[in-house]
Amino acid sequence: MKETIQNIKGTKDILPKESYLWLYIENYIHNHFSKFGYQEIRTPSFEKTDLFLRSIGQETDIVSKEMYSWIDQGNNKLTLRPELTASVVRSYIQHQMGKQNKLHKLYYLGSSYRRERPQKGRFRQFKQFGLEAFGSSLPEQDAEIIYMAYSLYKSLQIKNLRLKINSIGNRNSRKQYKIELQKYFTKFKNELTEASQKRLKINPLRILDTKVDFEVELVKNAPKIIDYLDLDDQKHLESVLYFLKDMNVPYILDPYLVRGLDYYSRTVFEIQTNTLGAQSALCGGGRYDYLVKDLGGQDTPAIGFAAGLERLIMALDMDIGNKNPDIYIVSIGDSALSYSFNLANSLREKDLIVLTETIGRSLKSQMKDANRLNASHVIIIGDDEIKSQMASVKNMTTGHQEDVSLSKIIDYF
RNA sequence: GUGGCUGUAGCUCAGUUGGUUAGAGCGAAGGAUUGUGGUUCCUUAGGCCGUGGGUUCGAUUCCCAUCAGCCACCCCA
Repeated sequence: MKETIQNIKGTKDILPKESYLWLYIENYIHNHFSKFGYQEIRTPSFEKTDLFLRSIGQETDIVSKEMYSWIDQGNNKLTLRPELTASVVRSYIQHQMGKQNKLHKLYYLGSSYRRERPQKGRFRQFKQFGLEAFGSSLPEQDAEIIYMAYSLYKSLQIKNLRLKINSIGNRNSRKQYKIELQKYFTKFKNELTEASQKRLKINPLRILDTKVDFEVELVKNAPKIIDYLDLDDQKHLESVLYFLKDMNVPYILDPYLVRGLDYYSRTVFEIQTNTLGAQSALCGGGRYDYLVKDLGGQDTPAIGFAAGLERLIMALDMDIGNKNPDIYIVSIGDSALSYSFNLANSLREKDLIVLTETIGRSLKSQMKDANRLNASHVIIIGDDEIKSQMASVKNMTTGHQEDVSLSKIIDYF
């Protein structure tokens, strides 16, 4: 027996049953972001590996073990993008957008790739959408971005939304905080889990995310980043919170919220819901004031967020089906068949959904098919109809049927 | 990468304490109704019981491995 080829682990076919919902949501996202004056950017699915090494951070799991990387025939080190911010920043720098005007507001919607073990809400190819605002260091920009994310989910009626927000300060305060955190947890080093002992060396901020009971207790008494923020960072955070409150966006100030990627500074936030299993995050983002410069651009403040489309769709309580056909043309015989093709084409010019027969079924089967597809009308054309120049038009809901002259049938609909 | 659970028809699932031809519902195809759908009735098709190996006279059933799916850990959208 020939071996059949299957899709790759962690990837998924989106069949027509679901694809209508996907299309609807994608359009919804385009529309939502456009309302705020953000414009779409599309970047390639793969980039030079260096881009991700320099932006995401060498110590992160994404870079150290989850990237789909390869060397091509020209000896270039390439990688399928594991996220889109790096690509957007690369493009921003490359096209000198900062010189065109001071503020650039971009959104994106595209696939990302990470070689992780799949589970609920996590795939190896997944669609991310998100946005980036370049040029403003002001808290009102943070507030706008957070509002855009929150209102998207809110307007789609996602239940049990939790917006968590925190500030991780500037580079200096973060560095100082890291050292203090390391000091604190080192005192309990022998009690920590193996995982946390590793985190202690590599990224002590991660310990704050622990789910182990006794570590959660330790975290409660750990130093808080808020206490290490400098005056400007504090003011910035306060202003962001003020704007959110003013726009009626409920938030939870979570001093233990940290984000995985290296490039964040100051504001970080996450929107969660409880329908996604262990993957509670719908989206995550924050300010990254150093990244543009780190990647070789001008010193440019920026903030953005990334969200998972699969997770959004999973959290949705919505059923969008295919549009039902307006007309199903049942034809019997060769001359009727070619007549039906031309009739269908004319009707389609009126933006109607019109189906014709292409598999030589009996009248009865065609009627069954029309019924199954929920067509609202059926036009029946056979040799008799061609001779008499009259076709039968049946309303499938009422069952009512009448004869309509072929010359007037287009105006009938 | 680690762990747990699950793989039987297109779908949802039964079943075989190891023993001739593995079942149901839904769906599909055809018919009752030779040119009229939905309801009803009848008929039919569709299965290497995930794959490979082992034990056995005999394995879909027991054992091992493997692959896939789901879920969790790690990490993350």
